[in-house]
Amino acid sequence: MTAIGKKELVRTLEETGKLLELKGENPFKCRAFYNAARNLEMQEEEPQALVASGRLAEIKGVGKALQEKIVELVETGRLEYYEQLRSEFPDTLFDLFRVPGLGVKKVKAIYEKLGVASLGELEYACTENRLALLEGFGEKSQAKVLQGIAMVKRFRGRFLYSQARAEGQRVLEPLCGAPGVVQADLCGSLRRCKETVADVDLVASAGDPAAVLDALAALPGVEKVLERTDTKCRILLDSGIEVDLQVVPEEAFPAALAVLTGSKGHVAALKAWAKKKDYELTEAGLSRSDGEAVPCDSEAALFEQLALEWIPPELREATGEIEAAAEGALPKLIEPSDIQGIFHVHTTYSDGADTIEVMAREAQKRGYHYLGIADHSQSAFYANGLSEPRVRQQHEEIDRVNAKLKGITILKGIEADILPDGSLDYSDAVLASFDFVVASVHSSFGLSEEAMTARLCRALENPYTTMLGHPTGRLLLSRESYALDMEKILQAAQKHGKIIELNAHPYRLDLDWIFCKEARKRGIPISINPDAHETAGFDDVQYGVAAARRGWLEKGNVFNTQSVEQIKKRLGSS
DNA sequence: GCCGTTTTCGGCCCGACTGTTTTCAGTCG
Repeated sequence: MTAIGKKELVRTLEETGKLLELKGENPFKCRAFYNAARNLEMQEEEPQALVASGRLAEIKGVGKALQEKIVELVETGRLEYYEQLRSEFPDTLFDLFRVPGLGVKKVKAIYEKLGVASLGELEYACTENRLALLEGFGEKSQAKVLQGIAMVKRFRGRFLYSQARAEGQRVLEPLCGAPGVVQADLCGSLRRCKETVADVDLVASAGDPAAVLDALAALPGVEKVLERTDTKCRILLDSGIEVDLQVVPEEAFPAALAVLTGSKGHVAALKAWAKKKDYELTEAGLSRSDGEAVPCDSEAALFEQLALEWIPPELREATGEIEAAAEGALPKLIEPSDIQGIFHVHTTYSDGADTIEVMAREAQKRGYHYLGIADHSQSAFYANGLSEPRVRQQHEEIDRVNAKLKGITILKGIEADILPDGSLDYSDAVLASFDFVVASVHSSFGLSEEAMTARLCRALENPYTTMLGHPTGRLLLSRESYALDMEKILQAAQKHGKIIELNAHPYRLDLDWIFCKEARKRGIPISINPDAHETAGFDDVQYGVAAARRGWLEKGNVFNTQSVEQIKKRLGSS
């Protein structure tokens, strides 16, 4: 039986709704699929458990027909109804939904009236001005669509770090155990924890490369072998991600690992550094200028030979790490275990799937000492944002849970919408009732750079703002950052003593690591926040920590590495 | 397709923003 996850189920139901809408079905029928998908997304239990326990029927919006479909999907991993619908449209049509501003109605019009069913065709139609002439579209939407297509093309063939790492581990683990393999590791941008990557790079050492390459090709999940030489192999996984494996002799592994980890700029600088020290560094190993090989049994030993501190892969971006390593001045990077508590999690009060108590118990289980609840604020209708009476209600519940649980402190927070003018969407009296306020933008993304910068700066001036949430609003591989001047925002944060969030959700990782470095220089504390909407969301903290490490952050630069006492002092609550 | 009764079909429906219109439809969070 294929174990189908909640995400997959929700996606299939949403797509079914879209397909029905494309067909021109009754809009309420389409909505039934969207509603069911939304309500299922809010469930704590995985679909399989829901089916097994018979609780599926109790979920609002799931009637007899949808129950049958969900059971089919959960039990067989497929849904005939969905596949039938899907086969009625060209596969490429769904790419159009990735263009911002194109929803079902517009895609339907484009498909039916222009006969356009792929991104390439749409781009061509735009250059011929045909989209602008279509009813319901105009010059501006055509320009926006062209911009959107350019973005989608740029992101095509790239994967989120979280997904790529899972796929990398899926291949690496069996490979480590394959006969003849001495060592194997991830390398490339994945080892550097880059927020998005193009593929999975692996390096292994073995006496017989062919046997290792055979083992790779035979792994489950390998769709096909794309390329193969005596020592290298490139395969395609069923997830769509490509994996590159290079096999080297045992003695070459440390040098190969260092060189293949990159980045290009870092390796060039490392090679130049080696040369200056009368060495030559290549994938094949380290040697003296006279050609004599210098054995190194690990990457750390290789760096030591070069009179450098070992440089963590996250820092290998050619931004001064070699000079720092030479001076023994590398930062002591933050570790996941440094995180003492969590801010910015959602609960069932707004759009989260778990209750305050469930989230708190999970945080406690994971060894955290405090948990800052930050549900959506009142103007976030779409996310069931909290009206003022519901804020009071939540505070009473937090008091109750705090009294009940020992060893963890639940803090009263809110993720307050920053309105277009930069104000927050509660009265001062209500804002004053929170222990902390995460101020975030969730609307009017299209402001000019000037207006958006002023908006964020004003939010940072607000005495009730504790930290700025997901500062650029980007969604990796799907939405660009809104226009803003980050320098000015960092200046404002510094001036007003505010914290900036590093949103750890793998789609966001916002603040970007480049600006983490800048924030560190200015002494602006960064808070690594999972923005969790269910207990599983706590897992995302690791991605935030990885991004923080790329930004040279140490324990002392990160707000939520502090103890609960320090946090309370800073937040002014007792 | 779901829900809730008025037991057998009619109603279902977030608001701001954008860009298209010339009063509104579509998208988005």
